[in-house]
Order: sequence, then C-alpha cells, then structure tokens
Amino acid sequence: MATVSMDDLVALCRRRGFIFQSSEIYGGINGFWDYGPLGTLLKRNLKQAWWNDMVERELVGPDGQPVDIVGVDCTIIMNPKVWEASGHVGGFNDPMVDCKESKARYRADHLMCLGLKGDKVGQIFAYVESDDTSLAQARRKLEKYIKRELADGDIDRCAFTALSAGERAITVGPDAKTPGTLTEPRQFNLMFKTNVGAVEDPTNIAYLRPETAQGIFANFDNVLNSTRVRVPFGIAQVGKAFRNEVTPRNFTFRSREFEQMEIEFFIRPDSAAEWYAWWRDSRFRWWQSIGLSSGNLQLREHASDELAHYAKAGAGTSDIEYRFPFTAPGFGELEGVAHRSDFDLRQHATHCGKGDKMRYFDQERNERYFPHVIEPSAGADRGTLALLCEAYTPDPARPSGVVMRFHPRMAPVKAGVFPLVNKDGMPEVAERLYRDLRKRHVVEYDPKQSIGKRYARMDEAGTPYCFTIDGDTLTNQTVTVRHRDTLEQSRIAIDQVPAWLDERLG
RNA sequence: GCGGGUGUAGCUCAGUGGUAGAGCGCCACCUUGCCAAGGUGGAUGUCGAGGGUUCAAGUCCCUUCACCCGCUCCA
Repeated sequence: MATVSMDDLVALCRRRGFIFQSSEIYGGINGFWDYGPLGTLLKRNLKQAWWNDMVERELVGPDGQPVDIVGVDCTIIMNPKVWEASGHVGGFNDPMVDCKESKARYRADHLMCLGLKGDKVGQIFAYVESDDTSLAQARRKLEKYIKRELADGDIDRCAFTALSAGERAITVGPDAKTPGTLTEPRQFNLMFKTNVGAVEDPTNIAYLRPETAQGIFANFDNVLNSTRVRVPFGIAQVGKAFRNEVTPRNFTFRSREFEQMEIEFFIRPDSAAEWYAWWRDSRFRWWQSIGLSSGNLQLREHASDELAHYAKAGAGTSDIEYRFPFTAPGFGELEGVAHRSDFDLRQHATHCGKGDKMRYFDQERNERYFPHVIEPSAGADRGTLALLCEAYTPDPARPSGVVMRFHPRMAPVKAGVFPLVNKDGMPEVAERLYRDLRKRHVVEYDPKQSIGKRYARMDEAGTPYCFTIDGDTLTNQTVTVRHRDTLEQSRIAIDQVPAWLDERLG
C-alpha cells in the first residue's frame, strides 16, 4: 500500500467535515473527537451495516442453521455493583510508579524490592517482578552497597507496594542509581466516575460503562423471558463506552469516549471451539465485505500469556487487526473475538444473589447450566478510522490530488447529480433526477462552478458515482455516469438511473 | 505522567521587536459544453490561551492547552 500520511488524512477529515476535535473553539479536549456531516454518515453506514448483517438479515451458522441474534440498548450508567461483579472496579485500577531519574514508569504491583535482612536504615533496591536481569541487577547493587557477597538467606524480599513512605525514600529504582527517585504509587482509574443524584456523596458514586457487554449480561434473564430465543443465540448492542486512557493517541484510535458494536453469543459449553472459530472467521470476512479487502487486514490469535482473566481456560481470543498508517508495518486492533467462557454469567450469579436466574435451562438436554459466551466486540470508531485510512488514495493525476475510495455501501454520499452547465434547461432536469434519487439515497445536487471542480469535490468526499445532465439529455433522455475509481464515463437512460444505483448499492 | 517537536485565514505556509500577508479554497455575478479553466467583486484572523518584559510582542520570557513522535500504559 502507498504510504498514507496521517497528517494529510487528518487535514482532509477536518477540511471536508469527517472528523473534528471536540470543543475545538475552547482549545479542544484530549481524547475526544466529533464527527462532522460526512463522518456521521460514514459511521452510521458502518453501524447500520453491522446491525443489518448481524441482527436483521439471515446469518447461517456453522451447523447450517440460521443464527438468532436480538438487540438491546442499555444505559451507560448502571448499578455500580455490575462493575464489581465484572472485575472492572478491581482490575481497572493499576497503581503506577514513576522514576524521576530514569524517566521510566512501572506498574507498582510488578515492582519487588531487595534489602539486607534486619536492616531498617540502609538502601533498598527495587526490581521488576519475573525479570531475571532486573533481579540480578538489583542484587548486584545491593552487594555493592553492603560491600560483600550475600547468601539468599541474608536477603529480604517484599512488594514495593508494602513499603512505607520512609522506606520508599531509601529505595533505589530498577534503572536508577540514587535512592528516593520513585514516586508513590498513583492510582490510574480507567473508569470515569460520576454521582447519581444532585448531591455529591461517596455513597452515590456510579461509573460510565467501560464496555457495553455488561448491559447484555445483566439483561440475560430478561431477554430469555421476553423472547423465544434458545441457545445458541446472541444479544447485540451498539453504544458508547468510556475509558480514562492513560495516553489517548493516534487520532480517534484510542479515544476516551468511543462506540462499541458488541455481540454476546450464548452457546452450550461443549460447542465453544466450533462457534469461536466460526465467529472469528465470519467477522473477518465481514470487515472484508465492507471494503477492508486489501492486505491491510489480518487475524491474530492471542498468545496464552496475553489472554484476559476471563479467557484463560477458553477456546481462545483473536484480534482482527488493521494496518493503520500509524501502526505500520504493525497492526492495530479493530475487533476482538473472545471465548469468555461462563465467567460473566457466573460472576453476576454470585454478586446479585440470584444464581438460578443466570443459568439456562436446556429443554432438549433437560439440564441447567451457565452458557458459555463467544464475544465479537468491535470498535465503531476504529472501524470508521480504518475505512478512512483504506479509502484515502493520493492521486496526483487527478485535480483533487486525492480520492476517497469507499466501498459504495459505506460511502457517505452515494451519488452527485450535476447539470453540465447551469442553463439551457439542464438544471431543471438535473434537479428532478436529484429529488427522485433522494427518496432512497443520500445524494448531492451541485450546479455551481466548472464540472471538473464538482467531480474533484466528490472525489474527496468519496462519492462513487456522478450523474451529469448535458445537452444530449434533453434530446435523447440519457445521462453521463462518471465512475469515481476509474474516471470512466458511460451513458445510461435517465429513467434507469434509480434502478442502476439501487443495484450497485445493494 | 516524562522527554522531544509543532501551533499565524477553511487549507498550505511567509512574516528582520514597529500598519496582519501570499497562494489555493470559499461566496456572488459573468463566462463555462465533461475532470479544481478565465474575468470582476467579496467574506474570512481572540497570530492556540493566559500572564510578563518593552514606548511597542505573531516575534523575547514564563505558565498553560491541544496535536505529532518516543517512553509508559492498553483489565
């Protein structure tokens, strides 16, 4: 792929109204982005395609049977106990320690310390847990400080988090020489906090959801009782989620407010491997189907040491990854497909005290069990960003200098309708065609300036087709079709234009 | 959080302590007969923000915000 400059893409997004920085007139705010008119259409097309293809249209599963998926739309703020059950209140807090000397940052719970047994005033040496080099280095520094070789029995070990402020002051960092350069552990709370009720009080703390998945699990029993779904089935949700990321970076890729498209697919525990593989492969094909078909898309199976706590014993976790300009030659995650086992339903069963409600009664097998879950969890903003990156094609040969080659189904504007010149009855005919097409599609009418400028503007917006009414239209009822990607022109009858467009947009 | 870089019109960028500029784009009219043609006219700036030095700051100093790169982090 040609090297796409992220700066140029960001500039185009601003200039043409795909993406703006949030609250830009006040200097912006780190990690938050707004979608402009074209960007909103693009992102809606992505989300609509996902909803149509996953929930509304027929999907055929690995067993040849139709796949059943129903939708929910849950609140962003939930009872805070949900996040205790899910593990986010505990797991989302990583205390961090910075070293003022080496400028390195460590997870406090990954730091261990060495000291001379019984010594309360000498120096303590920190090292990184399960890092043998770091351990050996700390031991060498300790021996040098004590000025003799030490046996294992002479050495005290403890966690950095167990040290008092006084002890931290005499502690030497893993990559430092002088003591006292490590800061006290600082909490990085990745969940946004708020208060429910007008009075701020520790008793009414709530969180903005860090994932949409828990709304689905919390409604598992409601969906079972209100619909006729039977395992295997899925519950889908599209919605905002919030994470107080340490470092928002790379345009919209790591935003603090973002939108997810998630399915929790509930299955019999013994069919996990089959469904996991099917979801992984069909989600990969889906991204290809909306235009990410080049070599920029890859499927990556997680190594066992990077599996999340809920996926340890499962059939696996895969990332569907896209080669973004800022990750190239590496890849960045678009969607994760994880076998979450029965972790979440079990957690909620324990925490809410209604164990049986979270279990599923399988009438066919006459047994009650916690279904296992395959979770395809996609980022709508990351998907939109990938569509933008994939579409962005510099082309010095054309007047715009760049063309956005969106898949027609994703393109924000499906067609432009122009009178070749703004007189001689052409605008009237063009406007009639525009109003006719507009009944079903997003199309634009533009009678102003030269025809070349109008084609160029449509190239930048990624509009796949333009229909131009000229002198011949008035006599033989045909129009010119201009194709964005090939610059090719052909003529078709004006009354066939709506059907011609429908056919190409699916 | 740390280190480095950047910030002037919608965009790309000039700007020597002394009146805020250009090209492109945008808008109107004319012209225009298939790829940003031409003419005439027009609108557009808290020079990222706040403070300071100075007779005078886009320019020098301090603080801060945002973006980019690296480190760190990413349940």
